[in-house]
Amino acid sequence: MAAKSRPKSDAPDASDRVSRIREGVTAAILEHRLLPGTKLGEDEIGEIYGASRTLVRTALQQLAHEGIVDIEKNRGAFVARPTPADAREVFEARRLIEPTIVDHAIDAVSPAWIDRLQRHLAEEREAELRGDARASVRLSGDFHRLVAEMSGHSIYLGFLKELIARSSLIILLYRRHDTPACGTDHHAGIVAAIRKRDSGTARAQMLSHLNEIEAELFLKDPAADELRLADVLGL
Amino acid sequence: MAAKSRPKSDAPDASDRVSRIREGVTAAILEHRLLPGTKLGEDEIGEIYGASRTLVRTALQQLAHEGIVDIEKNRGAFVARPTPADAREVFEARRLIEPTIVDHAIDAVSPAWIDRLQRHLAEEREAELRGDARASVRLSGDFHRLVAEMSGHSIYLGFLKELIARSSLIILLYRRHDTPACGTDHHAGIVAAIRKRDSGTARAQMLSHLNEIEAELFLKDPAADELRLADVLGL
DNA sequence: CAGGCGCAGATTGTATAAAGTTTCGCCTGT
DNA sequence: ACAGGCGAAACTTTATACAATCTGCGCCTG
Repeated sequence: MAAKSRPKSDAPDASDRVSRIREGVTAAILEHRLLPGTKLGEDEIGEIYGASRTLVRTALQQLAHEGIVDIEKNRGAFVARPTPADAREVFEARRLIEPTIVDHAIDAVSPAWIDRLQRHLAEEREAELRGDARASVRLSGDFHRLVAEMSGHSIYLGFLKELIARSSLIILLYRRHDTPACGTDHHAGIVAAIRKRDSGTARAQMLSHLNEIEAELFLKDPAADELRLADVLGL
Repeated sequence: MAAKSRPKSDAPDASDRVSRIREGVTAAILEHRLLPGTKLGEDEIGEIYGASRTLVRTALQQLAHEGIVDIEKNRGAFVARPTPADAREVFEARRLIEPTIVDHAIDAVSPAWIDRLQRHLAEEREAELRGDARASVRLSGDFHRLVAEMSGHSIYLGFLKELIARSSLIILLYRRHDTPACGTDHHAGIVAAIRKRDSGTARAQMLSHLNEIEAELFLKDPAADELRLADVLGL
């Protein structure tokens, strides 16, 4: 409560404290710093961000609507735990939507966008080289979001943001341990195809990229027996 | 809505008072009882439903996330006013998603579902015969939602719910006056194709159905001069 | 008489306090 | 010793009160 005491001329910071909370928690989830099932106490988060429970609550409700947080009545908010069925649905939806998004991105191609994409690829490569797994995971998702932004389709962008966030949780839960590094090269190939405005290749590369990610998953029963029980009985 | 009991983004059940508010307002918008741009005061709604502003607020925030309510800071909530650009995006997304949904519905076909669909068609015909425009509009959207529920894809269902709600606003804003009654027959044809498990026909019928709806729209400038102004200046 | 300024009413944003529910620990009875 | 129940603590949920902001109308000034 000490953070806010500017009576009149404070516009930018006070404009949206809720967004900052939401984005902070989202980033933590996307970077695998918050594990599925983790309790997200209102007091706890409120103290971290210097905000009241009211604001924390609205942020958590937005995240719940995005599917990355589960709110159980009178129990609190938890980082979502996608089931294998959820995982299959998420990736099917991505296979449906993302090739179309790439098509639209090609329609919007421009030197500025190409530059932005390539700068992103450089960031990804650097994080990979640095061995920064958390940044790698986050940037990998950001690549897909960037392409969606490029497409200019606000609805597809909104849908994809949800799907990406859930994908991050899914990968964390179900990824096989023996797989090599995720395909930064795939991303580079997609960018190259976009640059050449080769729709067919771009779509195909995006599709195979998604297939490869899903192929790296082991979508059987979750690791914990407890989770399996909740899955069987809870439905 | 009983088909999915997983506490995700949609309504778990009507036991919650927030859900009742949200569904009440949603129904009013889908039935064209609330017009785009209408102010949704918190006190006003709270009095109607006998709820505190806290609950009304969360309901409105959920509706805002679904895209059928716009919340302007320090101004309040208003029924959303989709732009022509929004309309094109919505229908493009529906053309992408709904054929796939129909495919999945065919996979899940069963006598119980066929019965449910045909009872729905009967309801639609009855409302049309009765000349009940509001019920017709609502039921027409419900048909698509029903097929999505049948598909068992919770993600597609969630996406489609958003798209249907927005479509309702779009149709209200941009529909030509000289068009005949919306194709109940289209729906019947889709059900017939689903029943026969004829994927190709079902997809094609759904696609042409959506194309026909969009063709009935006049996606140029909105009717009100004021709205046109907001469109030009606001963006 | 037109245009700008300012005050008042209303509405939303935020915080805090009260109420209800769940959970965990402890105690008692068998 | 263990099962079951009672009770307290912590948390979420809901309501209310306060503060900040915006809109509209009236008044003053040029």
